[in-house]
Amino acid sequence: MRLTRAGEYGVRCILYLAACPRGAVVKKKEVALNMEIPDQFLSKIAQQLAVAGIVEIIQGSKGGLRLARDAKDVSLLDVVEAITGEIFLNDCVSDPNSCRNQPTCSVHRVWSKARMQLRETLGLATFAGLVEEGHCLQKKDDRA
Amino acid sequence: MRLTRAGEYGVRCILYLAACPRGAVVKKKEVALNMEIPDQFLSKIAQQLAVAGIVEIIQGSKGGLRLARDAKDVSLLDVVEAITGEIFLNDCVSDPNSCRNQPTCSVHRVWSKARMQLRETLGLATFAGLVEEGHCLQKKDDRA
DNA sequence: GATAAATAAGATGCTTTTTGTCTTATATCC
DNA sequence: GGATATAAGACAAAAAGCATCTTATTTATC
Repeated sequence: MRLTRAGEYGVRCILYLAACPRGAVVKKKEVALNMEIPDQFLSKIAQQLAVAGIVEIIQGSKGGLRLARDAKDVSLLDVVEAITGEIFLNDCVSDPNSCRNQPTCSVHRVWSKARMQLRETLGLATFAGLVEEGHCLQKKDDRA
Repeated sequence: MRLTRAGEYGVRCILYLAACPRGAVVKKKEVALNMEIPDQFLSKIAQQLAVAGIVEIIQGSKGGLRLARDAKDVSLLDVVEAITGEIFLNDCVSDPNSCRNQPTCSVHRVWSKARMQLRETLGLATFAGLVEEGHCLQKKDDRA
């Protein structure tokens, strides 16, 4: 019941990009270095974020990463789910076969509620907000 | 970000016990059979539940499992955490070293909130309530 | 006390997921 | 065409999850 390391890296990546000047292309290596993400692993993560429409990957010698949309339109939920898939908490909710009688199952209902709350809380946290409030892996040369 | 199978089994086990007459000793095999839990695996799970003070394990020829406290005093949270350990959602919260500046970290705060909500929701769901409302792995011979 | 019926406890093994790395290919700028 | 990026697929080590096997221990009953 934990966020995977890949998920955490994804969050760090977007956190970094969101703190950069808007629209700037940032080298993958720079992100990896500053946010303490294994360089090659970040490639995989970035690709997932690109598929989800969160970042844009620019190839070539001046290539790198760029937010595909404004930081205020990217939530923690977006990033986490882009990496780890949709959050479900328990199988009962995601796999109909594992629960014989879903809508009337009391246990099921509790998990469903918990899931909704979790997704809502993560969904309300935008990266614009997160950057503004400050975080613990702040860029070293950040002088906002 | 999912409940493990062991956690699910733990919930099923308590669900079954909570539906039995109060104070009754139920054979492990009966629980395993009715709730579709691998028999030996249930032993391990029951032991964890016993350590947590949720069930009492009675040895010997008339042995089995029994709730150690009233079903209304056992929550989904109790059972899940007895099996999988305390819920944290992300490492940032549980491992101080992974987050340099916890209290002022915006990301950290969101996860903390999400964690609190999740634990509260699961904590409010008692097994007395869950049994009363009905669930999807109802005992076959249940005629309440 | 012996026997039967239960659980305990430790070792072991298989599978899946996670977390990467290595290598080769491809794209872009100059 | 060379330099500098990322892409993509294969591969592999480590950890977690999910059990099972075996041997021991406990308790009720005869």
